[in-house]
Amino acid sequence: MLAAHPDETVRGTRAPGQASNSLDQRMAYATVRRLRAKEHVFCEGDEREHVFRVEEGVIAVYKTLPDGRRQIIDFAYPGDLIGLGVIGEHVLSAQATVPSKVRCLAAAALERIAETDAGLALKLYKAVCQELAATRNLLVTVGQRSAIERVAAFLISLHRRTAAEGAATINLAMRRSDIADLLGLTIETVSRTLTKLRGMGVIDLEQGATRVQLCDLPRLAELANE
Amino acid sequence: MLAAHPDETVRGTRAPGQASNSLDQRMAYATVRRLRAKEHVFCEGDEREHVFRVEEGVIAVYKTLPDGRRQIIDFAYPGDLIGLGVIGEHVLSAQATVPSKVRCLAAAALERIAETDAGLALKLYKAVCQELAATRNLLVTVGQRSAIERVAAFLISLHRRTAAEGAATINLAMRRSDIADLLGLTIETVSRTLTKLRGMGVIDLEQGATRVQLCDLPRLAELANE
DNA sequence: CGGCGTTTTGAGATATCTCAATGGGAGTGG
DNA sequence: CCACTCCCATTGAGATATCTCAAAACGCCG
Repeated sequence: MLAAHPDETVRGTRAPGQASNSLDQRMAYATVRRLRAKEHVFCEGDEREHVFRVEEGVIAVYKTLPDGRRQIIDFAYPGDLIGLGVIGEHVLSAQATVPSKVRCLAAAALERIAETDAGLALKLYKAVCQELAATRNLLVTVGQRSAIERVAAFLISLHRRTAAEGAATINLAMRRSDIADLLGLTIETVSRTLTKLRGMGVIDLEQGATRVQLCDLPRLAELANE
Repeated sequence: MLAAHPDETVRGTRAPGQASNSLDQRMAYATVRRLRAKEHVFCEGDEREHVFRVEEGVIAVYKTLPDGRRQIIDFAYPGDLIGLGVIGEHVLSAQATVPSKVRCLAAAALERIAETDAGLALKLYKAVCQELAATRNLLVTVGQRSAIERVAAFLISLHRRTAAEGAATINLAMRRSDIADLLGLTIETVSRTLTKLRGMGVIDLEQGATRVQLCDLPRLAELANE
């Protein structure tokens, strides 16, 4: 499995020049790549040529075992960077769960700039630290929580990361299998747990199983054990 | 629960002056703190004043849920740094599993130096990236592997990180409960799995359940699914 | 030698998985 | 516009890995 050939990339729009820092400046000149659902951004073993920023959609970052089992490490939403903190080749794969857009940055160039631009270097460092914190939280969830706690925790984190202020509805923008592979469960357990939560009146499922209304956020947080 | 009061720290020995870089230089002048088994280096919520380097023993870095369940994020062995990649207060706790020694570095001072010393900054960055990679691997183990695969993977990683070249014996230097909380299992399952591995002739247990001989490393790797 | 903390072992309970069938929605072609 | 298909989600029933509770054995230290 290989990432799609780069010739499907398209030229990015030039920004009007008022970018506020060098990361945004670089981003403004970067190419944008459109991805269909399930298309890969990059795969484990690929040479690491770019760092990406998600513009639209959701990118699942994951690792696989030799026998095909898959663990999703993180979902990247618009604004998130992926492909950081790597030296040689990718040790992870990244795949769009729905039609998405990512902005591509030459990794080597970025790092060259970071060497002289302390602000950019700090920004990259912070991004990696944040990723580390998120991964640790997921590890706690997967290692210690029950199915219902995991799903509740997932819904809450999705809400925090993607919902507009005050909005109580979230868009899953992924299949049950993606959620299952994030949480270390099966799709059946995810499905059953979601229906159980609906039965409890904590959430409501709409529109082809992809939109979720969080009816009782405090209760959901309680069910997640924070 | 709070970390032990700092007045139990002792002065570090001065290095003879041939430290090869600024991290080692700082380390040479840092104080050393001795820890008894189960003593804390720091706790979640403590102000982050130091970064530590393990000199002797093993430090378990962990997070807890409100109801007390504990997930160990990593074991830090001699040479490893802990307390990096944090902004304000600690979001993790760190506790010695056996009598240990850590070298204490003022975090603020370290970061001030890193601002001008690109080599040190890079070293810290690399350390965080490495931590991220290790945490991701553990996440895959906990999320996807069976009990026997988890234990096998743990033994292999312990061997890689601590065993001398060619040595086939490892020192657990921790209780079953620590292994269980790392792998997301119970102590009983860890114990049973270890006896099963012994029954299969892959390992041997000696000396009060703390030393493990890896009789058949290739087989163990196979059992771990890499 | 006695006591304490830890590990091992056993037996039964259970959460989650596996396998299988059903149902719904979106896209396609007649 | 209606079948047809494909993919995905849901639901059910039975299997099982792991957990829970309990007891016994071990090893260490005073």
